[in-house]
Amino acid sequence: MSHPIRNWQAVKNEVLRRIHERTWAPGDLIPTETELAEEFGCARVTVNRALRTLADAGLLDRRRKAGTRVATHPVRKVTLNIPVIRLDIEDKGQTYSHTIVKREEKIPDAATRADMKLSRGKKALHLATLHKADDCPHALEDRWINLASIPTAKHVDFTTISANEWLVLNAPFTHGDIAFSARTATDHAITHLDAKSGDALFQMDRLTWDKTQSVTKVCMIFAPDYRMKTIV
Amino acid sequence: MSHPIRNWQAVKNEVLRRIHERTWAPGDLIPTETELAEEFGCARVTVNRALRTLADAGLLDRRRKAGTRVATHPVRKVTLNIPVIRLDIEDKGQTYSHTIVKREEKIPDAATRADMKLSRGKKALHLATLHKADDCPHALEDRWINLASIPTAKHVDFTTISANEWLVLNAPFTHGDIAFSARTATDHAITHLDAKSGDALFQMDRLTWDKTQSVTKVCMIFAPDYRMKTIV
DNA sequence: CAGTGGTCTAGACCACAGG
DNA sequence: CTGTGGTCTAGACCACTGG
Repeated sequence: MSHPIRNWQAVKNEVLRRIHERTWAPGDLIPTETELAEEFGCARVTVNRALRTLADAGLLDRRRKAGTRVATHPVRKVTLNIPVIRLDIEDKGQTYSHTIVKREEKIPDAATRADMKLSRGKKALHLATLHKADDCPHALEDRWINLASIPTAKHVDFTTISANEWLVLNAPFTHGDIAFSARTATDHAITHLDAKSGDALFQMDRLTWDKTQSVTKVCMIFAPDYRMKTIV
Repeated sequence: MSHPIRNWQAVKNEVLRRIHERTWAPGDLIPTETELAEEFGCARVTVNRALRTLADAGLLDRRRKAGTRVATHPVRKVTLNIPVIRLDIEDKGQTYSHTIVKREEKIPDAATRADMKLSRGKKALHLATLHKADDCPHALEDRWINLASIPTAKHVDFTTISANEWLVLNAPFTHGDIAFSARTATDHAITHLDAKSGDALFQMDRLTWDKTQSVTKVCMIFAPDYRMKTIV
């Protein structure tokens, strides 16, 4: 406050402070961009950038004509980084390696065919990969690749570069969805992940699309005690 | 392409298209803002906004002087909405209710005391709440509230408004961390969540801070088969 | 219809880091 | 030192939507 508030980050912090100190309580209408710009002695666009950022973060509700309100239910938008597994492991200072447990071209089960909108009777590439950190099992990946979308995948050797990573570089996608859940260890997981019977395992399911065509469907099961962390 | 590219979203889409079509491959240096602005016939700031958005999404790497490159490892930044549980349930068209399973003021266990940086021998408010959707158990919340941070919590009746929701409105925090994991059902969970022995349950742990002081620590365990979903 | 946010522009200066 | 992104400004017009 000794310094003038002239850059958007300072404006953001000042607004944040007022929300925090309850100068503006949840549900309250706050001054317009023009008024704040005048108060802070900066351009309206600067205030706009600050408020827009806070709205993106879920702390403000903005509507044309209606003005800007402090969100009554500040939905916490958590951003999770879903990196290439190799990098995730290497970031922890561990050595990454992977092995192909299974590779086959076959007609997928009905559920997978439906999820990926594949033609009946068409084969897809099925891969099971074990990802290891310092030679300890880290995650088990079960993946289907739509060969209609990515025909070149057919002849790629996934032993040097994992399918996970190859697809990131070579199979662009437009959108996808992810689901996280908990599952009891299957025999398959027990065999490869050093899990015990009855262990609860963290699971991530992903399905990605290139416009209207599915690209790949993957189910990743992590070793026991895996925790996915993030900071708000 | 028939239309000029004059607004930042159009610029973003065009850049996205070029990345997607491999006009600019992963790792490639793309033209500078000035060059793109000239090509598209718009202001540099407009290009800046588009590229900044894409960089925020993890698809571009930008560095002063070094220029802008297509990310080689497009870290997927997934944003999860962690809303108030009540809204989450009501959004699905179900009826929300909750019951207080336990409420006590007591000296927390050593782990909690350490996590929350509480003074030795100081009591904290401990709450166990069962959240229900259409009267079916949905999630079990185990929460510690730092009474040094939020002294007013001591006399709040959490039966009308859940602690989850009351804290959102009355306990501002500056930051926090979240972890997701899978756990086998404890007896406590089995009793309240209709879980069977050996079930794998999805768990979320949160710890929030107001500057240097802890606010609340919560462990949320969801009913069997719960899936947390998001779209990329 | 009028008020509020959303965006664009042209020009300017700054901050940072590569070479 | 120089090039690139980061940001600010003043003014303008547009888009949406509440009243």
